[in-house]
Amino acid sequence: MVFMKTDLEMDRDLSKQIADAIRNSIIDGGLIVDQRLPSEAELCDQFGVSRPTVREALKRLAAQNLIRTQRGATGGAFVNRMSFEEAYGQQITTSTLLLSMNEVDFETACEARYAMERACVALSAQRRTADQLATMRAEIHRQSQPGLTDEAFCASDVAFHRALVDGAGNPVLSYQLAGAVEATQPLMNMITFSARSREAIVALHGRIADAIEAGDGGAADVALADLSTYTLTLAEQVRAARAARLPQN
Amino acid sequence: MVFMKTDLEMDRDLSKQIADAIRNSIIDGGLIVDQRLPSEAELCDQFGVSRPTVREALKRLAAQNLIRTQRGATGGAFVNRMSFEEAYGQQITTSTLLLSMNEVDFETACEARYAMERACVALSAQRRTADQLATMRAEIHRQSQPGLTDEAFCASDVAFHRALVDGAGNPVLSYQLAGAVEATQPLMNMITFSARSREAIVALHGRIADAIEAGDGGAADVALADLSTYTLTLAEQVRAARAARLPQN
DNA sequence: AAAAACCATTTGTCAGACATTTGAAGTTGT
DNA sequence: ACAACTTCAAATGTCTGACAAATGGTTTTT
Repeated sequence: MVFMKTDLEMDRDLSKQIADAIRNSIIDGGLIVDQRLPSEAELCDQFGVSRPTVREALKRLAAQNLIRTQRGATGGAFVNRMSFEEAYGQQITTSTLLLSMNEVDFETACEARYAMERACVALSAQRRTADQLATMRAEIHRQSQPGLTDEAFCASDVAFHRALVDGAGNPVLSYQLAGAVEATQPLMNMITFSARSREAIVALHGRIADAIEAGDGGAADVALADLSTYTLTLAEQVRAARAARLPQN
Repeated sequence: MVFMKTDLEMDRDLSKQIADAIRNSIIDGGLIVDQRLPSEAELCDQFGVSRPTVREALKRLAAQNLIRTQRGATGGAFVNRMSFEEAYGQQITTSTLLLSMNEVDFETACEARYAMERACVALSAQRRTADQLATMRAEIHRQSQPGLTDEAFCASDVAFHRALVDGAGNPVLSYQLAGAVEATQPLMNMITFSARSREAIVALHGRIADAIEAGDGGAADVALADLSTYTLTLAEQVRAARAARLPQN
């Protein structure tokens, strides 16, 4: 097993170079899933570096879920299968950090999320399972119960939309949307939902579920567009109220 | 600066625990962008571990682009701003690995990609800049030139679609779509585009560009749907031809 | 006052050692 | 012959101590 070194070694971070070399081997198929990497000692010899350096490289790969390590006689580092579950997690943390650190405004995040979600509803109307529809109905019921905290309401909202997205029956779509839906939740949490606005949202969710149940993708799309518009209206109201409270500064 | 340890320490990988503690501090805002982390020696004291262990933790975070390190007197580890550029990169590698290692079939990946792309075209028709439209036209022109390798044709295809997506003027959408578009390129590369199929694709691209230029989102959506259908047809032909060549096994 | 030399701080790397886990080979008892 | 136990070797996890290299600040010299 031989790893390629990049031609331009302008990078003097050895552990990064080694990590990149191994990652490239994984990506281009030189190392396949569940294959065992050489032991740390062998990697030391191959790259001509010390064990701590090799270990730092392996930890970089482990942080990206590209490999897993196992102790013991038959242990070592093994190439991970990138599961959809792990990809969900990475997608969500990346999206969350991106939104929080770049101060993406609510409108932009919302627009992106609903635009992609509308790409799913037509498929969802055709393919959703009875189970997914039941989940949507259950979440709608939960949302209509009084005394729910804003956080619980938002969490139910996320569950509803994930069921809607999963209804498309396309795992790649679900994976992509997971990040978008979850990452916008912290922004949604900043909106205080009045009893009346909750009623309106529940009604819109009901319209979506009805359309999905009837297999009417067009109606579901319209309902989702209405929900998007209403969400933006709510955000606008919240911002106006906040501005009124703090007239200057 | 104090880091929280998780209550259930069922994990006996110290470097992972430390990395998680610091990452949580970054996510929940305890550490803000460009803030300097304690030096490695200080972290050793705080967590009661040795320097290699702390370093492995820091390398994990560096692998996720959460921190950057700098040598020298005023050096150290600093919290990174998660730029859209870096997020693109992570999104693309994750998506690529996911598609290659889970053997997602062409139809599923294509469906997801075009579904999300259709979510952009309506916005793109309204907002695209003259620059983005020019990029689309330039790529179409390149695609129509004979003697192009399949790889170059696919690369131009990616550039065209990225310009189309960027036309929506929503960086979050661009970030999400980057992964979907780039990750499907390796699958696209497996299709050998005949001269006739290239002509058809260029014509469809032209229809899309025309609709975008006219601001007609509906027409652009129809054209993109046609492109999606045609791509799937091509894939089906390639598969049929391959099956005919290898009748058994 | 400007340039050079020096220094302290911090990360990058190395060598060697010990602890811990874990499967496999060998041993023993029935 | 088979099952249970013991031992062992391989591999990762961690620690100690040290030196190298980079880098900004400080001091000295011109």
